Amino acid sequence: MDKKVRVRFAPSPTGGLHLGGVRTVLYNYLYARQHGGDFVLRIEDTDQNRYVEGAEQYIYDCLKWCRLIPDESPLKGGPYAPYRQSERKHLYYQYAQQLVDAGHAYYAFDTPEELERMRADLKTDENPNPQYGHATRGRMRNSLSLSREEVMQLLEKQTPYVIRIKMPENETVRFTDMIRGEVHFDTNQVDDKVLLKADGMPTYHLAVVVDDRLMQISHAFRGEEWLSSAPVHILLWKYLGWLDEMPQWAHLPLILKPDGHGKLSKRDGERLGFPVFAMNWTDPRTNESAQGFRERGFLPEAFINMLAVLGWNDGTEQEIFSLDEMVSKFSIERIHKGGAKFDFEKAKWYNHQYLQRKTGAELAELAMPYIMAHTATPTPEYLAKVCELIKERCTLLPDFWEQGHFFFETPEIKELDTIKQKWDENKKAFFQNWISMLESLPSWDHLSIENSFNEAIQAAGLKKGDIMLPLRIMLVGGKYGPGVFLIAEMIGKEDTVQRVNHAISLF
RNA sequence: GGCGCGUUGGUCAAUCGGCUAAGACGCCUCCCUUUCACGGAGGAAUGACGGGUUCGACUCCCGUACGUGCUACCA
Repeated sequence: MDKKVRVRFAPSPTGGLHLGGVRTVLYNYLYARQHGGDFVLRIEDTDQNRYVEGAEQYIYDCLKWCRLIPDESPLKGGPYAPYRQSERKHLYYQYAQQLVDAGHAYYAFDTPEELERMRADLKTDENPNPQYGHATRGRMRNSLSLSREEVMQLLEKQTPYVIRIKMPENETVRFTDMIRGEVHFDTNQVDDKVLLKADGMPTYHLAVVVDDRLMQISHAFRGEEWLSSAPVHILLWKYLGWLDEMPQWAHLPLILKPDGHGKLSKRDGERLGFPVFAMNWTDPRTNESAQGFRERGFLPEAFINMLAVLGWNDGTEQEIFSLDEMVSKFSIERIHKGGAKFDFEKAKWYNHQYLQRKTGAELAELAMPYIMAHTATPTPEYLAKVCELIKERCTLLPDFWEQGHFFFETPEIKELDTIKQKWDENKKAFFQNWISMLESLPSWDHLSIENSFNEAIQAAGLKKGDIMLPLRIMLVGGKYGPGVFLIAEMIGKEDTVQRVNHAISLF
């Protein structure tokens, strides 16, 4: 019998939530839902130096916005609480000690300065990064190189120490990654990673395996940057005697910079002008802030859909997936092995697609804050009609103002010259005449308005094509927007007349 | 430097040995539209390289190149 599917997302609360992180959450979530399993959020706050106020709450907020709510978390609790590693501190020591007792780990008393010196001394062009491992541990101060008495003495004197894993020599660690298949490592190449720090906190390496085991995690999804340390984790599972309970690993491909050279970072977003975090993030210490997809005007559905397809597809031509569809169609076998360069244009295309699928009323609700930010206060009904009219030219939420501001305010006429160049007395007379016709128009709807316009054109002997653009510019301010007569209908007789009159006065 | 992982158009990608190599984004042309957009029709653009295996290789194997990750008492 297979054990119950339990997956986990384990971020460290040190800053904004990267889109790659959100994708990891998504894949976790999809896998859990698909298999009727549990999705747990575990906070990996073992590095007290990197603790950032508010970062944990921010993560909850991002997950909530994305609608990827964990079943168990520090906030929600659950049967395996606590879910914050700092609160689990007392749990780890015994396992580290167990490893020491079994000879799979050892005490190391080296100070940071000693470590630095070792690295400096051993550094060569051939080996720019000397490791603390089988080749070097003999010359360091640890319970392998020191006599039993010396070690006891150091311990008694409360000398600060760390516990390191003792990597075996000449072994090959193999495992099957759900995405990459067979992966193997030569243990001579991997160093004696610190498991327990001098402050008594575990490192990531110890904490993941202890917590994954204690929390009964069945499948572990994480970024490819962890692949190299997988042998440490696997050996830990083995040495702790839990190998038959080890989760299945899946190392997700990285999301890379659009212009090459490395994984996508916050800096790239700033440099290239797009968000990298799910939501706005301001670092409370430096006050540096970074924009989020949410604030840029993305819909969470579009954001999620775009991320899902960055590294996965269902094998068909389908590109738009609802969350439910993803849950049923997702499969780890179809996740790509190679990293993907992030394409902001495609992200915007997704948002446009999702915007088109919404009703005017739905869009009104989403766009309202952006409209009100410009101190306009339309009724929801009016905004809904506007949204319906302009949605196909909107990609991001702020576009509803850019594309529709003239429905809420008298626009500044930016294309004044376009009219001015061909302006003459005939046109002036035409508009004056038409306005007076409008005043007595019995019904204010776009068809009636256009009919009267056509009549006036004929009467004046002008060409409709020569008048349409000036009229648009008078009402809109520029050469864009939905049908002019629809606009006139929406803004009403009074504003229409007033805008035309105002324009005439400018020539 | 070492080790791991990867490699189909500019980008995301389909293809599980039969390919005249899908589709999408972006780009270009045209149509629609007396604006902009939407929509429609076209177009340019791809298997890193070299060896095998095979009747047949984008698909399998091996090398090379390139990319990328790790190489902290950070995750």
